Amino acid sequence: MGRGTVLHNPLIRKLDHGAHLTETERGRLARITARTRQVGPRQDIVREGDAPDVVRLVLDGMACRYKSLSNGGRSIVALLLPGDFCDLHVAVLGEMDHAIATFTPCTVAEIPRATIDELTGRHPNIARALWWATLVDEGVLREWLINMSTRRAEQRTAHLFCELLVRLRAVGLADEDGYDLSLTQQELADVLALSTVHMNRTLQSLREHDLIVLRDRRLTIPNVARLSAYAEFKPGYLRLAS
Amino acid sequence: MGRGTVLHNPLIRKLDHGAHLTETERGRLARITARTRQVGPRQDIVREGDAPDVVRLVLDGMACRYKSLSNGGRSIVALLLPGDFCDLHVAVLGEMDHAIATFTPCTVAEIPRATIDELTGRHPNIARALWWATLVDEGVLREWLINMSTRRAEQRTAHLFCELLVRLRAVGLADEDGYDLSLTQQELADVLALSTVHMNRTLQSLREHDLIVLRDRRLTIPNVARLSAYAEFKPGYLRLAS
DNA sequence: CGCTGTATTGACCTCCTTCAAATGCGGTGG
DNA sequence: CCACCGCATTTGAAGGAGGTCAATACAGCG
Repeated sequence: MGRGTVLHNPLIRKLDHGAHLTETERGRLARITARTRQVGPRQDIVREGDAPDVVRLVLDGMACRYKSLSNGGRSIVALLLPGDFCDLHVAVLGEMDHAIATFTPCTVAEIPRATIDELTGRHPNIARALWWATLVDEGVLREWLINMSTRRAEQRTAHLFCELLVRLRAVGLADEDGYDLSLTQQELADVLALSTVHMNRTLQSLREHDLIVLRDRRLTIPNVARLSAYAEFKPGYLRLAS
Repeated sequence: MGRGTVLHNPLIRKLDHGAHLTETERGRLARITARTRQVGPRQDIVREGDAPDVVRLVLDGMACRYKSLSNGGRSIVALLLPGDFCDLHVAVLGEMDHAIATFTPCTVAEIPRATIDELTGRHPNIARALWWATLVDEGVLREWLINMSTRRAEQRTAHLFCELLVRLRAVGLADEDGYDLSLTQQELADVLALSTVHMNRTLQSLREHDLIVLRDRRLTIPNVARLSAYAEFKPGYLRLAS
């Protein structure tokens, strides 16, 4: 199993950024994503309270982690891209305290819990790599908390767009200055905790300042440095230094 | 090393809520908190960019995890209570992408990184317990994100007070209906991402509705059920079911 | 062609921030 | 004992960011 083969695998691509895996370990890890499932757009992958016996991993598409609110809405606490685990923590905590839903059609790997247990038990280095991945997620979560609590709508939105550019590039799904973003304004508003109306006005404002172009589900960033500066985006927390 | 001895240790108390440790493992873990350091109030324990060779754990007092903002302020992303690790993730990620500061005087255990490595390497069950702890922290972080992005000042504040009641009781630092809260209104405002002025008015409002009594650094909750209902607080995410 | 979901716009209102000033209060020195 | 200082708390007033409600435009699609 050569390096070339494994590089298609978004999990390996992601882990390569921070964990130090041997070729054998890379191969071993790549193989666990063999069993996959297709999930249509805007569907739940896991629900709150579930205690699945598989650990799921996004291989393709975009999904989100969310918690339902009493007012009928939902609060989105993470975006999941290829290479991200949906519910690795279930292996330890036992049951989901939140749900996962797709935005776009997704390919999801389903890894039996036993495989995870066996793999992490036998290969401390792999266990460490997975731990690394969850810690990076935690760092992203902290940054989202900061984004929500300190930045106003326009910078907040800009910050998200910057983060997605870096994260998508890390798995080969974005080019220099843009990427596909198949979210409706309403969904974007959900992610950024804004009303749809204000989301719309915010996007208009960013467009007027030539900070973004968003058309036909494609986001283009004319000047990445300028948008980053505007959002005060510092990518260190993503641990994806390229 | 009997159960009684170990129960003073807030780390063990906390882990007992979710991890399943043998008596031997409990003893082993209790012993790593032997070397301690006192830190005065309102001081940094670790700074951003540090790559300490010890892992720190709060044994007594209250501290916070924060990131400095470009405007000179800071954004607080977590409150650390006895039993909480300051920087367990440094053992994996290598360097701090945020800082830790005390609010009150704190007793902090300093555990050599090597000890952690050795302990988790030799005792998979302890490794799992520590992983459990970091996942609980992540759950708290998600709830904070929701708290910030969906609740208005009063419910947000109420939610924090409910969370602290449960967390402090889990380590024996709160009684049925209240606990010591030695934060100034300015610091509380920092935690809740509000201005001091609005923090003050929010507290007044909660007081007027008889939801809280906050006097002389002591918070009393006359009717816990009512405050919980008001904040829509559901303690499941803390994994501290008593 | 009408139907349905998304994007856009306008008007109004609330929550919260900001600025500024006043009040209280525990020290500390006279 | 009193004057004074520094700090936390409190109050007032004005303005801005964003929410809510409602209407309109603008798709794609059967």
